[in-house]
Amino acid sequence: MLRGLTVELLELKNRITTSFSGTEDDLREVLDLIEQDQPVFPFNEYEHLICNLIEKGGLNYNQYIEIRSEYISQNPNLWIFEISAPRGFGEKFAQTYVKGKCSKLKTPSKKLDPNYAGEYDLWLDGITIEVKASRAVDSNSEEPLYVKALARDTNRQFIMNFQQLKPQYCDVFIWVAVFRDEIVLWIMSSDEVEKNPFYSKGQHRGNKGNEGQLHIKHDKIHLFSKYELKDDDLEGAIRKAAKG
DNA sequence: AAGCGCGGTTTATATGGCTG
DNA sequence: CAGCCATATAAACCGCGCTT
Repeated sequence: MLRGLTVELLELKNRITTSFSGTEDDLREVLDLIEQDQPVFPFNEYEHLICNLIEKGGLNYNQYIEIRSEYISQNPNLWIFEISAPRGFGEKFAQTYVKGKCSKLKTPSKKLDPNYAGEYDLWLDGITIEVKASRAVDSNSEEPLYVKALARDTNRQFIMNFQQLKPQYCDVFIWVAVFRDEIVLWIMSSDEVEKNPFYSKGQHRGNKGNEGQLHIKHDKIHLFSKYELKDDDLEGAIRKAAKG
């Protein structure tokens, strides 16, 4: 376990067992017990493991509290992975989050833009903005999202699929990439999206050929760092992208 | 007129599957 | 295997008739 790196759920067990100072035999016995057990909500594998290790005497309450608070503070975004509905995540969470970063962003309406017909998500002084969101989860896991959620510094594989992209209907894209420990925003002009080498157009069969997708994989993500919002000046980034 | 309930429609992302 | 396209599915949204 490397210090300083975020503990992903898959590593938490390791973090707990390395804190155990008891004998190898006791540890093995407890791990076997956990393996056999089928926990039911609200009980779970981890509290069961910890209780058993404390009972064996190789772990104490303070260590448990330390592991617990470390995990909580390092994984502030896990609740976002519990949002199961696509629209709950994309619309309710992501758009609200982006709006919270810049009070000048407005939810569009016919009053604001007489031609508005639901083709974009946010509006800033006439700049039309589309918000897209995706969560980083382990590609090789079948577990629920909140179990396979990944940290930004992960070495596991993931694919973020930004889709239903319609560059012709907005000026600027804001991409919200959620990791269990961090939220990253990328701001790109629709031109930059359309010209991106990973942009693939066409999604729904028979559509007018105007909806594209763009997959960002773990090994390609660094190519987008130039679009990343780093100084928290979202308004400035949007205006800059809109000019391009 | 304002509010509610409800069913159909739209929109969002996660993931599957095909193809070279 | 990677890349592209397509489907699954669930909640948010919308509109409308009904009630108060």
